[in-house]
Amino acid sequence: MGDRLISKLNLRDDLTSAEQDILADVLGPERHHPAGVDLVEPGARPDHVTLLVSGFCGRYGILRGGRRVFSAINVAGDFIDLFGLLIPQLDYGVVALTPCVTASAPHEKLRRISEDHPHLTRMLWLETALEGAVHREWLLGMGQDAVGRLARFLCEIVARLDVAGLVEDNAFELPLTQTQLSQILGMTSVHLSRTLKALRATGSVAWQGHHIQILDRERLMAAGQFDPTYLRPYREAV
Amino acid sequence: MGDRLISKLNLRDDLTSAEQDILADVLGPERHHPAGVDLVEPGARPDHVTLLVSGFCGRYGILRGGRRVFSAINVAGDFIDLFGLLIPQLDYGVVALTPCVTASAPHEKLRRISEDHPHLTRMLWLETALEGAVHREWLLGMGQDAVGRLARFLCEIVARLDVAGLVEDNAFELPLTQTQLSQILGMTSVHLSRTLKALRATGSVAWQGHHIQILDRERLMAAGQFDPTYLRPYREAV
DNA sequence: CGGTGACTTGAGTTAACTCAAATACAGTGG
DNA sequence: CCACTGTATTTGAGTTAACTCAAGTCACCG
Repeated sequence: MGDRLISKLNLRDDLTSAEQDILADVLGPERHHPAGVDLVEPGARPDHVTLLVSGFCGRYGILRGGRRVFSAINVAGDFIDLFGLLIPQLDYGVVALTPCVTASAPHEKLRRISEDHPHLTRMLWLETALEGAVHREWLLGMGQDAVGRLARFLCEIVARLDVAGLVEDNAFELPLTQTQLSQILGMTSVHLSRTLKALRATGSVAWQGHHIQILDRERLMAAGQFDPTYLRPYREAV
Repeated sequence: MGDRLISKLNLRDDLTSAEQDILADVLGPERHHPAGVDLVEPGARPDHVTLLVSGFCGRYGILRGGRRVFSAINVAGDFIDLFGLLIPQLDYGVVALTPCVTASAPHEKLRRISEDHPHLTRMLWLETALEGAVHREWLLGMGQDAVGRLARFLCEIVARLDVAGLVEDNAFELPLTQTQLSQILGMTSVHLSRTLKALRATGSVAWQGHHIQILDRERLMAAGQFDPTYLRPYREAV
């Protein structure tokens, strides 16, 4: 249940088996959610942290008229509201983009970890730091044109699904409609459709329905001006 | 020297005097930097954390052609590279937008804090979390038009300078050229000039040179669709 | 008082937008 | 197996916010 989380953290720095047990121990039972529901209400004051066990969800803020602006997507193994452990009120909501499975850990238990287990605490802090890095990459993306933004997004998703062990043969499932994806990328669905066509035409990606295969990783990374460094702080420190 | 940092953290949660001493103790001597220099090189691997004591600096990433895309600005009392404590290589650079004064704290000492002082550690973790919230607000801003983005930016700056004690009578100094500001906001300087004119015309701001006065905070916040909640986790937890 | 950098204004261009319609596709009931 | 229905995607055509390039104005400093 927390396996994806633990193996992800293990990629970054060795977790002792005691630490792994502690992490596994804080998680409650799995819960299932249909696509479209809010896993976290905007502005919520949760008393627990939620781990995404499977599925895709998106973090968003709201502009006038109810328009959602996405600031991140989460994949299996991500905490979606770790922020709430430090700050009582969240500044965002999280919506299930596909059917999702979650498990939660009470703040109380996590705070106790932070009292007693400095290394594990730093690992969680690292998660918060990496979230920030992902946000920065999205901001970089805003400086690119639509094809670049889409390519960059794909690169990020591949890199993160890779960590979660969900990429095989450079291919993976991304069960999002173009309408959802266009909202995530901050463009109209009409424009996304054209952008997708342009990206397919470069031959770097085969994208049919919800099945995506990267045909030329180098070219895709160049198109997105993507530098994977920020997602690979593997076994270097903490 | 670390006064602005300490009083900022104190707004968020009580620091014991022991904790304040520990923080003051990790900081090295002040260093002065002229405007325009990099306080942190892009992709650096620092062995210390840098505190901005005074001035304004900007965090940026680089796109093809060397174009800088800003992801945050920092004001007095902010750590500019706390990220580096957790991850060896930074994904960004930091440039001094004005003359800046800094002080640095070796990673080694901060890591020792994280071993021995859980509450202080959470306060630093909180700083990382708030950085993420600021990034999210910037992403929200990307969904607005130019006037909205500018208004939102102003709201953020006022709120943060307020915490640093640098706002008096709703007025403050922002010694940036329009060219710098336009880069920060991700638009051309020509367009910023027009946008500024439009914002002045609303009567919510008086902006002459580098001196800015907020005439109508409510209207400005409405124009920027700004919700200050994310910067005000005052005395609520940690 | 002339020069340099900062700001403003003008005019044409473009990427992405909106609105609208056409087409593909998946699932359902007959 | 096929027609039917609703959703998802694609294409077309006109609009707009922000862009580029260029020129003009302002303000301060030596």
